[in-house]
Amino acid sequence: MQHDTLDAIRAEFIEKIGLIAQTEGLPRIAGRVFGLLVFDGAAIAFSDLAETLQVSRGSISSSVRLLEERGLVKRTARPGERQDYFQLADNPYATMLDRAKRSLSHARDDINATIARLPASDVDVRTRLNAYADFYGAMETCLLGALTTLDDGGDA
Amino acid sequence: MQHDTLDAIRAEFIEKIGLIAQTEGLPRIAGRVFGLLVFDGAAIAFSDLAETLQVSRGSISSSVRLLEERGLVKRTARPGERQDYFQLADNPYATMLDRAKRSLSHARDDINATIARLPASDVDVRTRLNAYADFYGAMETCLLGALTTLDDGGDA
DNA sequence: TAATTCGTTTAGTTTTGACTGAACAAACTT
DNA sequence: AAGTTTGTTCAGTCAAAACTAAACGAATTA
Repeated sequence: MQHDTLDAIRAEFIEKIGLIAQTEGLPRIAGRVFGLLVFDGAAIAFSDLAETLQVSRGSISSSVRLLEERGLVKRTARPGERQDYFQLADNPYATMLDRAKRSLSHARDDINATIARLPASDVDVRTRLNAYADFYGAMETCLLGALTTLDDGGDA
Repeated sequence: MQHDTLDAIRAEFIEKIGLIAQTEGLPRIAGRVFGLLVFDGAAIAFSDLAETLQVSRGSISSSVRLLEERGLVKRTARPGERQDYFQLADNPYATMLDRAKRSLSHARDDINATIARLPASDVDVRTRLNAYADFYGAMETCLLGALTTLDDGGDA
């Protein structure tokens, strides 16, 4: 790596989060915005996002919209200032978990819908699909547990 | 939907799993192969995969390789038969969970690496990054729990 | 009113990935 | 040996997504 100035550490962190976001199916710039907001904590102006991350305003616009829609970031106004400011939403991690849980629920429902249509005679197909649905069910329960863990840690 | 013949149910199930796989970052065809193997249970010949799913042999080749690499499918030989056969691996769901857990671990390690480089004076940055790392930690623990749940249900 | 600033939108580019089809090598059959 | 079957690989096509740059409307300032 580089000289360990705080700026270098920050820059590398932001890039890392960008890559992690990519593996999770998010656009890279959105991940970098998120990383920046986590690192800095404070609210950041729209134009500062574009300048710091060296990307077009259009990219910032769509990235922050995505992050807003997902409930991870909130847009704020400052009295007398024309620019929009952005900061982390209140409980971004719980929101992420909740979203993941919904996605799993949806998959499980799909599988259950198929099971419901199966003739009663197809015992073994039913068994296999049930095992598949249980897999999603186990992950759902587990995410519920993670939500509790997060809330306990945050509030206590 | 359609007439509820078993074939129709099977075909629709396969397509649904293909779509779910896409949302999870897998190629659609790989998901369809997986769905087919779950539904049928029995081992299926290479050429039957291509014919049933109506895709090129090249696509089957790369899909099954991906699924093999991930430990979800195993290739088997039949005495006297020249074709390869494919069936579900022994505990595909546990394997999926394990893979997900590793991915989360990796993300958490990345964040922790940044934390380790922070000057001790940056208390608030440290706090925020720790909360982020804890999020991944909570998901890891939760996946460990899901693994236990699955194993209990499967073995008991 | 004219000139700025700001964020969104849209058209266009570039990149990435999935998929196909054909060429290929290895193994088998005749 | 010649011809088949089987799976892999590779070049090429196609579509989707990320990103940019420029046009735009709304709001502000001069």
